[in-house]
Amino acid sequence: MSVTIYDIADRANVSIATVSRVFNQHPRVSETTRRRVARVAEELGYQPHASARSLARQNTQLIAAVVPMMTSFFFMEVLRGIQDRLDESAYDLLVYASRTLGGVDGQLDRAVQRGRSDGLFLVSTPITDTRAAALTASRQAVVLVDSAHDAFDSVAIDNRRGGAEAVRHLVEQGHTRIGLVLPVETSVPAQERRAGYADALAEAGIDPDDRLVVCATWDRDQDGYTRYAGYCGMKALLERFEGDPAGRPTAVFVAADVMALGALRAAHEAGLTLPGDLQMVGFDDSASAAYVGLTTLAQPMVEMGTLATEKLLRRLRDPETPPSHTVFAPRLVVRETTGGPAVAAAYA
Amino acid sequence: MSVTIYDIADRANVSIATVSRVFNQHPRVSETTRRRVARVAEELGYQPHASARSLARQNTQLIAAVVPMMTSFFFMEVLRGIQDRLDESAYDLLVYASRTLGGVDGQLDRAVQRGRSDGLFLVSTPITDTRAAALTASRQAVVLVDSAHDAFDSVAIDNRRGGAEAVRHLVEQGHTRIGLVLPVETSVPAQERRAGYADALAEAGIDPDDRLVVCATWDRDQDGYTRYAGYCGMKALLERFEGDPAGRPTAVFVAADVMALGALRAAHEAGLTLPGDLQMVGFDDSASAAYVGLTTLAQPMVEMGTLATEKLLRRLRDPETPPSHTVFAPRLVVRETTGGPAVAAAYA
DNA sequence: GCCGGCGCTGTAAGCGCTTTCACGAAACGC
DNA sequence: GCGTTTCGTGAAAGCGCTTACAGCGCCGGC
Repeated sequence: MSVTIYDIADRANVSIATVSRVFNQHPRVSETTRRRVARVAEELGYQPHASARSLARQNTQLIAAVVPMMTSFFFMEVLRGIQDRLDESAYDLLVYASRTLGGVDGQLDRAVQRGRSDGLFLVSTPITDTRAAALTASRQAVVLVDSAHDAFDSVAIDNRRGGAEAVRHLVEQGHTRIGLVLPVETSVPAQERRAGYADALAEAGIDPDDRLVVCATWDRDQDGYTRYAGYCGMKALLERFEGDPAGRPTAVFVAADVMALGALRAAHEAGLTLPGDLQMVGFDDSASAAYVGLTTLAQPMVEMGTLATEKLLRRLRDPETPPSHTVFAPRLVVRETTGGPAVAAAYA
Repeated sequence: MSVTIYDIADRANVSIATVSRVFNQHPRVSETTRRRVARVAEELGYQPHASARSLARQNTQLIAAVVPMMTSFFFMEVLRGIQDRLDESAYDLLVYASRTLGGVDGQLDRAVQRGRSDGLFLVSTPITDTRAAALTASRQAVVLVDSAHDAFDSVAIDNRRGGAEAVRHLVEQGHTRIGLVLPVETSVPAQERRAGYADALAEAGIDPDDRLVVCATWDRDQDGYTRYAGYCGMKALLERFEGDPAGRPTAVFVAADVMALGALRAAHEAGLTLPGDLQMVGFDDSASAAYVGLTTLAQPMVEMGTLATEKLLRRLRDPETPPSHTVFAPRLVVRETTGGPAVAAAYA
């Protein structure tokens, strides 16, 4: 079979304990022995066995990331941030992505299996009591990304503030009839952005009008963060005012960039030109937003991943530190859809 | 500490062997005992310890996926296919993504660590002899995705054929001056697409012209599959013919959709309208391609991931099956950039 | 009534490593 | 020179599980 610590010990005339010490940079090994063992190990092509090591050390050097929907741009970016930081550590990354919204709990169960990983990221998943209990019971280091809970470290974004900022920007452009296009109602970040929308309207003394708000409800299993959902939402919104041109929104805040792309299409089909007939603000600052010149709110996604990893690694080192919570503020990026500079600038 | 097989054994008045048998659906356990053990385990909230199990069984129930560049659309889709299929199995997924092109070997080394995973996907990575040796030495089940090698299972796409088809389509539209925009020269799929480009030209009796071909060479560390690379490439291509309008390509094949988006931008800036002044074909059928109405070649990425997983699972079951190789044919999707139907159709 | 076989269970030997403890030798203080 | 540290090493006991082997009670067949 493959070469073990015993083979090395035999050939190097030492005990397995010494071989182990060499591989764990134990200080109390003489330079001579260390070199001999290292040479033999090299010759035999020895590699420590990960499972055996895990069992003996009671840690796996594995971190799990539980994310809903592999599809989304947000998760990919966060994952990239995590990956980047983890690369420099000795930890490897396990990814538990669910195909459907309902699948998250199943993935979480898999991820918290005893002895599977040392730490866990839970991304964009509201923490119910059941989930909190499962996480606590797993005795792992946990960091929440894009959600929060007192018991765990977290890195999130201030969606409410972002929503407010989006709408404030539109108010500043002189709009009073401002639409809102949302994904499925169950999305927590979306609801927060909605709250921000309401805040900004209130601030500006504009009466809220329910007819200006649409939610994607067309697919229970998806999260509604799709171009098509945005297309349908915008279309529905415009149709509401077919008989009432004066009531039509002159600006719209779409809760996510992908959706905004669809919304843009719907607007074009309705014969509206941006930013003249209609102005639009998205959320995410996805690559496409820059491309189509969409004003949007940038979230530091990669940075969120990196910081989350930083927190996780720290907690792994020192499990007793009290949970820390970081909230990033989204940054408004003004582009053509609200009268900003031409997109060519994105390529400057 | 956490509850082990011994605790169950004690409380259920059986030996640990019996507890283990219950958890491994061993047939020779009486129904009464099975139930008693199961009940106690439930009460105590017992979960088998993954590392211990791995060590004893000599398998980890873990699959590693080594992918270059987390950024790319292609990898994400393949990963999604893998994830989808793996979900139904008892295997979990380890992801080794490298930040830079050169980092792949490092990630590979981490991934083949003895006792870490049972199987391995290697995505879009040309197999050098060193890599082949490392893979063989790791004694894992290996499936190559988007590359091929005699010794391993593989799932790939016929890039050459795709390239030829792209160009054939343009030839059919009456073009004879057909440009080619490529990412970095080292990209194997890109070189294959280039070969297909040459094939189609030869077929049509069109003399190749080196001035019509540009490679992104601007960033050693990236793979050149970016919007910006496409933008620069297209710009460079057009600039070559500033003094020679007659020589200017009337159509261009861009080796990837992301790049095509940049190329589109460059074309617009140069005052060219599609499909009138210039026609364009991309490669990938990314979501954006449908959005901007780009003619392109669709690769069944998710399906490739799923099939690769199927192969890996089969090999895990039966390691002795000879390697199988699947090559998918890309499918031409005609859209507006070559005179196809308006994009609104994408939302029908 | 004895033997072979079957069904269920326990004993114990791993899996490959880490780590505690103990021990001898060398180095140190006085 | 002797007791006391310090250093380098080995023996052995785990880590929590799987599984080969053996044993026991009970059955039916002769």
